Amino acid sequence: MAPSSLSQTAAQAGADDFLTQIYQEKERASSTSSLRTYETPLVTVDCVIFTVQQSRLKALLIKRSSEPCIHQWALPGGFIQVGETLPEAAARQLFDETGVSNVYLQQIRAFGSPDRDPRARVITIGFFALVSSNRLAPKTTETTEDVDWFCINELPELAFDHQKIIETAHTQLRDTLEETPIAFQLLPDMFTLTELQKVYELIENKSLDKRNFRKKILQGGLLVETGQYKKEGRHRPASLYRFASGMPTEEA
Amino acid sequence: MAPSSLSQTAAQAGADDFLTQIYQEKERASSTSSLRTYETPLVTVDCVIFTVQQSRLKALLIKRSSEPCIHQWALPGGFIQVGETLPEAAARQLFDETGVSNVYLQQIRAFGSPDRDPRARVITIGFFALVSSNRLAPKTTETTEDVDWFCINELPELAFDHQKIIETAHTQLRDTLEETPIAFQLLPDMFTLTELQKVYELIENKSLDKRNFRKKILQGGLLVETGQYKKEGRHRPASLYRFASGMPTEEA
DNA sequence: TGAATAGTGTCTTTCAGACAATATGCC
DNA sequence: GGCATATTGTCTGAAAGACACTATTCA
Repeated sequence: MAPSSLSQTAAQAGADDFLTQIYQEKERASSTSSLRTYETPLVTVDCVIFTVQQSRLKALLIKRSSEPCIHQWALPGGFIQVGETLPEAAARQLFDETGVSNVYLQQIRAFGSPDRDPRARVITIGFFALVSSNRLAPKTTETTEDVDWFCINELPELAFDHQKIIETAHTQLRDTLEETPIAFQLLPDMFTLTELQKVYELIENKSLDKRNFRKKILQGGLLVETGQYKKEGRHRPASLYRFASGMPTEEA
Repeated sequence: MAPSSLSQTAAQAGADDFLTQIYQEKERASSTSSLRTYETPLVTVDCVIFTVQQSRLKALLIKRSSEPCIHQWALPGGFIQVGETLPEAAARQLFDETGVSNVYLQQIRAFGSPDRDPRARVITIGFFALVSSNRLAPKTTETTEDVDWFCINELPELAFDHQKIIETAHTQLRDTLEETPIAFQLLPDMFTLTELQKVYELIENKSLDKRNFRKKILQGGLLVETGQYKKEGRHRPASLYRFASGMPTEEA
């Protein structure tokens, strides 16, 4: 499958088409079936894809092209396929939208208010993903009418309960960062300590003391100096670091 | 509905019957439907119900009376009904098994490995509940053949992936206890500091220093002295405390 | 040599953890 | 009075936070 950002609209519309179709089928079935009291909800996966661009923490949104919530922005998401685990389903959504694979993914939780989708009972499992912006193809970062990155602090009006999902994702990202060094996942393989500090500051939404930050990070023993330097502008170059190892990945 | 522990087996068997029935219906449908690639998974709620009895942290299990995993112990759980939120579904399971309502509930996460139930694709949303043992009717705590409380550290072999769900629940309970005073939910309205400390020790699975514990808890300002005392044995009575207010409850 | 960022150490405060003696009620 | 648990404060070590100057490169 081509990791084209232009197929996203189609994918999204496809999921919507299926949702409507399944809903109609369900309607027909439940009127003749004995299972009415246990009418089965539908299950989707929705993905909050975080990245850092232009010193901003951003999330990927897709503009809906069909009812309900037509022309509103929404999280990428879709149905879970047969034989697919939940993280695999999330990774597939992620790949379809960004063309990137092997990405840090973490489940947020299930969101299942009965009225969160007016068409049918849809329960969604939220995930968040951390993608380094250097892994994103330029065309994905282009502003098209249908897909765009939004600053976490300047979100447009969102479809369904996606506002709530993003807020929960952001909170959980902040909590996780206090315990594990996942911020690395938002940077290229090699990065400077200043770049890393900026990611922390964006996620925690406050500024940090340079000396205290470096002290804490370096004594954690998770960074390795590469011996290379990043020259940028007319000032002293910064040392480039790499992760030691064992970066955590998906969760069943 | 009678909060009888004896109806649980029936409820559990009912859910199993429905699962088999729905599965057969799904099979028929998918062979004639155009929706095969988006075959809809089934969704259940499973509940890890914690309580403290005889100075042990325990969870409620139900012995399965039908295939698969017949005669193995399993978590109480079942389908989500139309119009019911996820916490409401969990609260209903809880009430059916224990007769207790208005209980602290917290979502764990969704568990959705494709092969976790051999009959069909079933995604379950895990919850844990904290119930004070004084709210449990005596008959629920009786040992029957079908329902029983098990020490968290001495669990029998469990059906499906319920071992994993319980482990995740226990970890999350421990993590939550570091941030919020939910241990109160496992005690009666009034309790002594020693009783509270024992709950912390059970959940964190280590012994705590009495003076440090009391210092930390009391300076949190969440406890109120009732002025009453608990006399027990031939020694100095202990002061009874109550929660200040705002005990957190369900989560959408 | 001036501009711009990289890189570094000390002091203070705060919080967690170790530790033991007195108080009170019942038998 | 003896037993059993309740109740209370100090000291120490570790970690977090405040804080300012020197180093290096390039224009």
